[in-house]
Amino acid sequence: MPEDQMNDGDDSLRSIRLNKLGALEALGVDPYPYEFARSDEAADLGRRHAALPAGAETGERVRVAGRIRAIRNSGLFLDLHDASGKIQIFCHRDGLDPQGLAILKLLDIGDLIGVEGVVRRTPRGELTVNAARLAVLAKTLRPLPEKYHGLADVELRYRQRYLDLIMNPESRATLRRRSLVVAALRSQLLPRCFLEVETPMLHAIPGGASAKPFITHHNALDIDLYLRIAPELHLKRLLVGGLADKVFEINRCFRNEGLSPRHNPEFTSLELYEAYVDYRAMMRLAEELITAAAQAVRGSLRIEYGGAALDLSPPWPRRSMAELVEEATGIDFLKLDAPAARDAANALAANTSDRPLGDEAGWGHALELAFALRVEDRLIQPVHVTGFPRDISPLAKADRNDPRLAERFETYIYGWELANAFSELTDPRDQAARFEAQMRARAAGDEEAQPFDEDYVAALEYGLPPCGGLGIGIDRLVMLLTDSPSIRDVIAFPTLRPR
RNA sequence: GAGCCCGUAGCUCAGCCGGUAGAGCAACUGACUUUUAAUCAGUAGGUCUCGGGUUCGAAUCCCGACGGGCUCACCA
Repeated sequence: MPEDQMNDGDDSLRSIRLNKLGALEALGVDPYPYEFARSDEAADLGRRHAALPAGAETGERVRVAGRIRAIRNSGLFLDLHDASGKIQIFCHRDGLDPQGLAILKLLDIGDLIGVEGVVRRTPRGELTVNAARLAVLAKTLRPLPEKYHGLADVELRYRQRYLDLIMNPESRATLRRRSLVVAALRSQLLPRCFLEVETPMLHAIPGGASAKPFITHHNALDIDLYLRIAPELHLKRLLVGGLADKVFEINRCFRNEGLSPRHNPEFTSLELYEAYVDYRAMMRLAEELITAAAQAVRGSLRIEYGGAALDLSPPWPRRSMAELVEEATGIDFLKLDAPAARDAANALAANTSDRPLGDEAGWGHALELAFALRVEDRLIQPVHVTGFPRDISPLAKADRNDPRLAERFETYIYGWELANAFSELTDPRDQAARFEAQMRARAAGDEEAQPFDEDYVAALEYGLPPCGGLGIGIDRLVMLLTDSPSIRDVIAFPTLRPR
């Protein structure tokens, strides 16, 4: 932390708390002890004594621990919050031992304490522990944000996420739901005999997607390495090796591109590969995975995002890209050759901020541009968009009925690409030709064209079984399922410029 | 990378047609002691993000920098 921020707390508020810390030590209290034998979480007590009537005592002695969030009546009442919820603490001089009374005077809102005492419900109906003994578990030196409005400053919420999590229940709920989503995906995949694997983050050749990588350097090997932009090529190598017929990885990818409410430089994807099936199997699997995640966090397939009602009930429609573009524009790209398609797409791009396609752009780039301009953001309800152009799909098999197309689909929800899948290209000769085409595009100025990965082609020469592959963007899925407007809300520590 | 908006006490915010800064919460002192954002009285707390400029005088107007948000571009 920069020095000026360290000094932020070095004011009178902080020195008052340092004095209290010294006073605690003078009492023989360790303000940062090693452990506390807790018997119950707040929510457990709430459940166990749900029927306890107001004014009743239980005689049950418990030990609870948590953070002081409120002090009322000069310390008579404390609100203690733990990860499960809240429990009230009653500190009366008749019940509290002398050491506890001395500690009580030195406590602040925000301090972590342990309490031992008997459970009762107050006449006003609040479940309460009558403190007999108090333990300091961590003395705090800085005050918490204001109790009513909490921490609202979005920059502080992201920079000091710990404060955001203490203060804002919605932030806790969102990140807990993120964990539920990931757990739901695993709970679908593991019983289907998908093997969870980990593949390298450091790549000598950044492949598997079209994106700008981060570059780093390995000192001992004295080579540049790239943070991976996708795990795809390594996962398929595992299929070649026969490690399993079904593999998946849920992990980070890194792309050195702009930040936005929907883009973080590091993001999490699920990628999976299944032998002996094609992309149609991936459509069903995508539906099953995403609906399982929705059920896990929302308990329903009818959800709301940003005020839009979304119905995730399967099966989702399957529409081809060319058909959707024709519906939106009246132009049938399937009947156009590359130059005509380019002209048509550039006409659509006129008066938009998109720059026109150059002569090197192929037919597929033209169709893709038209789709992006006129169709993409209108795909609010779930839809599998099929018929992706082959020349923008260098890792996918050609469509068995139309060589201009690939057996690839992307699933769109709320105008976002949520899933991307193909019948994986397994022919090493075709793959080598696709890499060569990418290299030509790169030479022509396409910075994101994929580099030639000779070892990957060699792997294919040893035989990759026919397979389907599927990728799902976890961050965006969590955004949808938690109604979060920014990707930063679903990432605990989003990338920010250091202050 | 471009455009628009924002930055005032620990936190949430007023003040912004120029006259040198205020509230609530948090803190401190005391009162009260079965409260629920407890209440009451008092006290303290500020390089108004930073640096220039205009002006007799700048939180306020102008320029620049830094940080953030949104939109666009790249992209998932």
